[in-house]
Amino acid sequence: MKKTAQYSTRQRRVIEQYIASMGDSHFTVDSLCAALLQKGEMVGRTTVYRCVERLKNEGKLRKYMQNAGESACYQYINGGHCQEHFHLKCENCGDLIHMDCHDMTNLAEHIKSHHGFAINPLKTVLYGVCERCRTK
Amino acid sequence: MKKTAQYSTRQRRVIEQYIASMGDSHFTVDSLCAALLQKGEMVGRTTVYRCVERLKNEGKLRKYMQNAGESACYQYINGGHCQEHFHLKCENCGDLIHMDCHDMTNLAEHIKSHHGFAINPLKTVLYGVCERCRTK
DNA sequence: TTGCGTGCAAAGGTTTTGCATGGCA
DNA sequence: TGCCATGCAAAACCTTTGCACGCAA
Repeated sequence: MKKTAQYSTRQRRVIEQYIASMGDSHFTVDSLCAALLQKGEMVGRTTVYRCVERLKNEGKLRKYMQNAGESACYQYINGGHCQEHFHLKCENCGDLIHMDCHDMTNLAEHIKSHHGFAINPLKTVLYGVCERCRTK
Repeated sequence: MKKTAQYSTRQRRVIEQYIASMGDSHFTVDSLCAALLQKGEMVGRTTVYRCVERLKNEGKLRKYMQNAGESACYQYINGGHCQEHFHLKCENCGDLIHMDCHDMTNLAEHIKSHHGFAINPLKTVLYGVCERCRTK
């Protein structure tokens, strides 16, 4: 949790506004750049990288990696809502599923008390195959 | 599950033998190259990449990513033993913990039957902080 | 005016690919 | 002999860094 931004620039406002408007769907630096461009907002790629990095450090964005060579995925942390639940990502269609499950929360507690390991839900992504892809 | 190797070359034998000897500890392409070099075995980096990629496709290696910019981690799947349990990775010390936990297996069942999502334990890594780092 | 923010260009790192050569069957 | 495997060099990516200029406060 580093210090927050000091200056409010056009680039920051545009990026933060767009990210917040996306709800909890995930995005990459690439898709973010493309979306901004489509809106006619010119923001340098470097700035986008620096901005999401800072937002991550401020606890406003989750960041996770799926595969080598691919770009990192980011997701807006909507007022702490997504801090409580876990995320499932389909290896087939790439869909990100938000799972509010009491059993999962209980398990995290169990792992902490019995295995001594404190799971970080912000960093953790459970991979597998979603229902739609399984029954297809 | 693609077709298996057709030719048995020195490079493949050396790599597969070394990987199998490592048990279930994790390694990167870099550390593998260094280890082979130390043994006096010359194996090109490209060959190592191609070899672990094929072993992964054959289901003999797990592959996972932690952070952008870092290299991918691999782990030998020891006769199916590691297919049954889950892996915890400490974000602080990098330690990979093998967790055989019935509750976790039950949870995976629950998620499959109630949420329709089939978790892939080979791909999934739970991130967090291990006991040693927490109490330090 | 001060100093953080921006963005271009270049560097840094991992992984993949083209291609000629080598080696197993 | 046929064809896969190897490895060098180069390319392809994603991401970070250096540096001069821009701009908020």
